Amino acid sequence: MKMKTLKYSRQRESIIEYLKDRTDHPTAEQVYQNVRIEYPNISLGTVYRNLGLLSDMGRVLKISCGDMAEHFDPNTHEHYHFICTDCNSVHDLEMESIDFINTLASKSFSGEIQGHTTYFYGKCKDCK
Amino acid sequence: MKMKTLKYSRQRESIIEYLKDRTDHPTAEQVYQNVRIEYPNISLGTVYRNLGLLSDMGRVLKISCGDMAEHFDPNTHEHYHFICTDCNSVHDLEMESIDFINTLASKSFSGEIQGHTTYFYGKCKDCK
DNA sequence: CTGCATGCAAATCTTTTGCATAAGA
DNA sequence: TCTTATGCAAAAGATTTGCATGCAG
Repeated sequence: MKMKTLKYSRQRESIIEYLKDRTDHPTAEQVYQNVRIEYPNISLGTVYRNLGLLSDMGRVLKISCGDMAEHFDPNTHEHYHFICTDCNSVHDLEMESIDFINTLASKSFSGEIQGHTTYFYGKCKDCK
Repeated sequence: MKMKTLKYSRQRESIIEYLKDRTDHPTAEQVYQNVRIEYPNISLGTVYRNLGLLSDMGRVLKISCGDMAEHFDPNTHEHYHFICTDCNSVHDLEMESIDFINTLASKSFSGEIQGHTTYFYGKCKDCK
C-alpha cells in the first residue's frame, strides 16, 4: 500500500472534529450535512474522499450494517457493536474481548485468520 | 409481518436451483447472469425481488461483507464466514457454535440481544 | 513552484419501483 | 377470474471519478 503525504485541509479537520465525540455512527451523508454548517461549500465528494482516507489510515472504522450506507466510527479501540433490528440504530458495546473466537475459528480453516467483526443484533432499549 | 401467498414461478425456481449447491456466495448480478442462460428474458428486477423474498422467508442468507454488493448464501444452517481481505472472496467456516458470546455481550448492554453475526477476516489460502 | 485537496458535475453501481402484461391457482 | 409474478425502464440512493482551480508546503 502506497502512503502518499497528507497535506492539511480545514475540511478534513472539520470532519475529524465532528466525528471525534460522536457515538451514533453517522453515515457520509450525515457527516456532510453537519460539516456543511461550518463549511457551506464543502462537497459530498470531499467528505467521501476524506472518510476513505481516514478509514485507510485506521483513524475511523467503517461499519457495514447491511442498511445500504456505510457508517463511520471514530472509536478505534477494541469494542463491539449492537444493531437494532427495528430502528437500525448502531450502539457501542464496551464488553470484554472475545478475540479468542479467532482461535476457535482457526481450527476449522486453512487460511490465515487475522481478526473478526461481530455485530450483535436484537431490539434496543427504545424499541423493545 | 404479513405473509402473502406465494405462487410458483419458473424464474424463482431457477434462482433457487442455481443457488442450491453454490458455496461461493454470489451477488444478485452473478445470479442474474447465470439464470439468464436458462431464461434469457429474466430481468434483474425479478432476481432482486426473488432474492428478497427468499431472504425474508429465511431460505437464503444475506451477507454484507462491506464490498458494496449484497451476497447470498443458500446454506442456512448455523455457520460462519471468512472474508479474504485480499481477493474479497467469502468462504464458509463450519465451526463449533460460538453463540455463547451473546451471553457475554448481554452483560454489557441494556437492550435485548437476540443473536450475532461474525465475519472472520484475513488472507485465504490462495492469497497468503 | 509543485503536488495534494477541493468543488462540481457527471458517471457508476446497486437496488427499488411503477406499470402494463403474462401466468399460476 | 382473481391475484401474484414478470419484464422493462425509469428512479433512487450511495459512492466514485475527471477535471479545472485552490491552497499547503
